[in-house]
Amino acid sequence: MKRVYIGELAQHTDTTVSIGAWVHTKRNQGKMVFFEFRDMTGKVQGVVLPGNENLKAQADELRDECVVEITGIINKRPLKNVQVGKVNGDIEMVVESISLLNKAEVLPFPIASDTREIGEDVRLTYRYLDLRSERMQRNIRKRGEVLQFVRNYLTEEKFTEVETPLLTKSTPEGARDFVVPARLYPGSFYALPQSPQQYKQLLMTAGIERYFQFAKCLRDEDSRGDRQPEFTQLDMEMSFVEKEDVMALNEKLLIELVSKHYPEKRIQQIPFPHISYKDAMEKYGNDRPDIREDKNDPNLLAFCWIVDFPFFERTDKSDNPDTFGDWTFTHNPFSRPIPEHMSNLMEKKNIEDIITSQYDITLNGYEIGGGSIRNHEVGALMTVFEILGYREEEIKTNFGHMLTAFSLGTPPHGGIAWGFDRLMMLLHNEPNIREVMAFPKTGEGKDLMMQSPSTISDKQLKELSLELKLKKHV
RNA sequence: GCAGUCGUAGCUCAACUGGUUAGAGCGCUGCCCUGUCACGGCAGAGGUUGAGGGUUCAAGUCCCUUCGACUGCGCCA
Repeated sequence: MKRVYIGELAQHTDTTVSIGAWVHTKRNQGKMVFFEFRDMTGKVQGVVLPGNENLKAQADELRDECVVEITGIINKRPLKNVQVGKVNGDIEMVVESISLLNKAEVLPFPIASDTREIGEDVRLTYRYLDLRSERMQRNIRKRGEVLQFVRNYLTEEKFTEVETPLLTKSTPEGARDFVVPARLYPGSFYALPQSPQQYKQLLMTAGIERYFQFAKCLRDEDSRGDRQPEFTQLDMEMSFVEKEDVMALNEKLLIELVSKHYPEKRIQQIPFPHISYKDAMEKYGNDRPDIREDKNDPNLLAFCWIVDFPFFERTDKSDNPDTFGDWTFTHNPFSRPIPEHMSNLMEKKNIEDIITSQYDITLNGYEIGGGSIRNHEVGALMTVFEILGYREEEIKTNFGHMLTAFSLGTPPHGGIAWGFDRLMMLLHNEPNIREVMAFPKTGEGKDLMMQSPSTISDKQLKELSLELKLKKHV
């Protein structure tokens, strides 16, 4: 018999149907047994009536979280047994046959609860169970819906989704790279991308003009509540734009996303306020101010643009002996200064005062995105590298392809990247991004379910021409 | 790398100033129960107190080491 979703059972009253479901709860009454069956669309009460000893015996065998196929007749409940306000509270399934598809042993923790009360390590070890809980189901499903909404929206706006490589090249500065040994080139390594920054800019050279991607980004740095070694950015880049264009499009997208998928939320101020980096530091002491009028209102969203960041800051060489120059960049070396400061850059004048076109977007005290207009001219980009004190050969090795591309017809362009997990965390009022990720890692970067990272075999090492000489860190 | 909090039954927790046989709720097992929906009733099983060492007549409790989880700092273009 064709499977009917539990959410659609109300349309099948007085008929016999089959469902595929988990046993959510069981209430054994002696002669009668009551169940709640659950599938991805909802829950329904099942009742095993007295009289059929065989069926009763099968019902007794079932325990929570067993997977079953149930055939039965959908009845309107007797009036006194209607559960008001509950989905399917006015119907029940009178069980006629039970097929046990997969028996569940006793669970390590109850899933019919707010699993945030369960120890984090147990949840992560049995993540597939944790994900069955109502809250996690909602988080993961809504995330998928939002993903789809953004895809449709940007596609309508003439964007093309392009996948960029995961096996790429290690670059100096920035976060520590995760690296992958290259079997065919002993001693050489790929790096996993910290972001698709260079690829997306080169897609502008390639004439894609409007690009986006839900991009996996990997950084080998220590975790936080809002940081994981592996995370998702909504990455985008546009040609022939100025920063107002990028900001306006993203602002509109965020507003529509919220109104469509989180109608219970209220955005504090539209258009989003703009605060300069200087004002933010003076007024709030950080560059991701929480400007909510009422910090106790769980449905208040206070978006804010932070602009006018300094491009460069002096390096403290005692901290980082690898730094060659007197200056380092605050955000992104590929950024372009604001138009008024281009001449200062080119003449290397008043370097400390040069303002970058960088714009960050913050929400309730978290940075949820950042971007800029890029330097698409070879001379300007070279000047930045010179100020940063990079050696000529280093520029050639690491950025030669960018400089070449920028001498072969690259339009002015700019973009932005959202920290998608952080945005979802805030939209769901979750205390950390693990709650909106299907399979997150622990603070120490371990996957407790898969038990990674793990050692590899001698054969694998040999194929990679690698030999291990483990040293204790000093 | 550093700091803080925590680690007791399958889960969530309790156990006073170091003091008798480490308790409770849920879950689990068995029996009873014909309208339950946090079902109910009776009975029962279940512990290397994360691990190792030390102090003490005596350690879940104090000290040291170690492992793990979480939170923050450093770090994170």
